[in-house]
Amino acid sequence: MEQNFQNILQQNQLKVTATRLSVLELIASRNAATSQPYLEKNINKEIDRVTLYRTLRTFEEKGILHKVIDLNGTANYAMCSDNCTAGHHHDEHFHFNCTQCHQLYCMNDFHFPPFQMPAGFKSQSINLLISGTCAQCNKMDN
Amino acid sequence: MEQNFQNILQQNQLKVTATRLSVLELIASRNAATSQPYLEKNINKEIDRVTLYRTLRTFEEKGILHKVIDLNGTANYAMCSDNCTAGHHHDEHFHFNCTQCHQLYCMNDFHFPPFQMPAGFKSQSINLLISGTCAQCNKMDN
DNA sequence: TTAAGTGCAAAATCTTTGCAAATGT
DNA sequence: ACATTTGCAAAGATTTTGCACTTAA
Repeated sequence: MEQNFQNILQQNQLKVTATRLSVLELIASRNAATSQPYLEKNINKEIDRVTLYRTLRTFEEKGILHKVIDLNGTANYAMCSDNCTAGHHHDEHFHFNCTQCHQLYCMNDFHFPPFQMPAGFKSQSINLLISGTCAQCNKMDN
Repeated sequence: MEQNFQNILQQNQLKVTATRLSVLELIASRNAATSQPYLEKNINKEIDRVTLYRTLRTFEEKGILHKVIDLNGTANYAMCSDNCTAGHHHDEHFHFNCTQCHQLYCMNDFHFPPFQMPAGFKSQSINLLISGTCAQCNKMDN
């Protein structure tokens, strides 16, 4: 995982601003995808809601973050792996949505087995969302 | 697929109303999951938007319809297979979202291969959304 | 008859747009 | 200096809530 946020921004022709660094920092610090509401509450800086929307959209367009829709239809964002580039994200996104703590984990190590598409259908990207209870929550309710 | 909508309603302790029958009819007539906006536009009856929201929620709670979130985070509804009952839906939902016509197809015949969850994580339901171009759209842009 | 369902009005969210002020390069 | 980014105000869209009227059983 690339941790030099300044570089990430510069490589994408984006100006380095405190807002953008804060957003990247917070998202990268979590092992789960992060929703707009969570960011809005937990960011260590006063950021206008509109700016946050725009920042996230920009990052997604540039391929810095990828967007995952969770079970409630809410957009969550996570750092893209390095092979994501602007306009062309990694094709397979696997996530785990905990029904108790609502954390959305990225399962990058998961590999999807080959399968056959129905005739005439062309697959561009695969989005797998498994829901259940995460290791943390299972530990707590012994 | 059960087509006697009256029976479906009665079996779920719901009153048989014209609104509910229209909603079920339209959703069942499509081979794709249907969004609230689509229903609102295409239903053959004046239905208040609020009533539509409530109807869909009721159907989902009773296990008559299941909800699928598409790539845009919009809720879409499709008839549940018979093994769905109130509060306990079928565990695996596989759908195909066409990026051109935005139709959301149910892939009931698709079977998910067995796999290993990371330690401590318990899977309750699996949601697979494949996006790409559907047979119809592929045919049209030769 | 009466509990459930519906429609209307209004509120609460969520997301986008336009524009002027501020900021990074 | 200048294009980009941000904040504010406001508009638009989506979804929910409360309450009185209507309707199926």
